[in-house]
Amino acid sequence: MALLDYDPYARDCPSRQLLDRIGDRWTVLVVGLLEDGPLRFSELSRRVDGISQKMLTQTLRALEADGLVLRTAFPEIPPRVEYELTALGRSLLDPLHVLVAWATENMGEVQAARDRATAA
Amino acid sequence: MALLDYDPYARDCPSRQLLDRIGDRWTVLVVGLLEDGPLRFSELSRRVDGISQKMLTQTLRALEADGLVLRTAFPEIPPRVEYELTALGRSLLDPLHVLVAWATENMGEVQAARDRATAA
DNA sequence: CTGTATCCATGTGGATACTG
DNA sequence: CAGTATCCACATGGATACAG
Repeated sequence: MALLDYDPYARDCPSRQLLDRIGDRWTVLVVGLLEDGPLRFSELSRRVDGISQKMLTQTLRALEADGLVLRTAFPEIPPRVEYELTALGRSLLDPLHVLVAWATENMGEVQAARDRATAA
Repeated sequence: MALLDYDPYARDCPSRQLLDRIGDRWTVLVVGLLEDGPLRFSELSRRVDGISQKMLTQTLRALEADGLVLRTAFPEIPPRVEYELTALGRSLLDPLHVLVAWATENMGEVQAARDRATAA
């Protein structure tokens, strides 16, 4: 399959939509943390060091709207909310792992190229 | 391998750097166009419909600096410049194809989830 | 604890004009 | 043809304050 089977400007271009989603700073980090099981909002907030409450909420809302993450609010006081990957969300892990594997194997070479470019 | 083997805030986190690169609007489109062989600047400009000269230049410069694309300027008048994927650049095609395959198979379900979320 | 609302600094990217 | 330089509108995201 070619990389560009779809018009990248059409709203329904799957590649474009996916890249828009995983391209932002936090989405992949949150998905990665949820790989091993459900986590509470506060736990995510601690583990994704540096994320603001605003961006964590925004990221989780987007993932939930996309059907990648399930949000469960327990009717307790104080409130407890857990987030976990859906089956669809878990199915995204494999492609992400492939990408991470590429990065791990090749970013050294990329960095070397960057250093050469900077020196020149 | 876990998705988060590296500190995502460290400069040398491969995953973060790769996602920063492919997350932008144009990089993947340009790489995809170069999959079938070298192209001139003007040809890329036409094929990546909607891209501004500024962003095309910026994207190509970044890809070149990362060692993913090779730039060849021919000493002619008028000038002719060709861009092509390096071996490193071509090695990125497989992971991208995996991602595109996931998107093609699953974005329908994602869209359905979005529709449900919008309706609610 | 789990958010929402608001303000504001910063970065991104498009349009335009100009150059070798 | 293949860029560079500049201006500017807009989106992104952090900080802060507040609420259920």
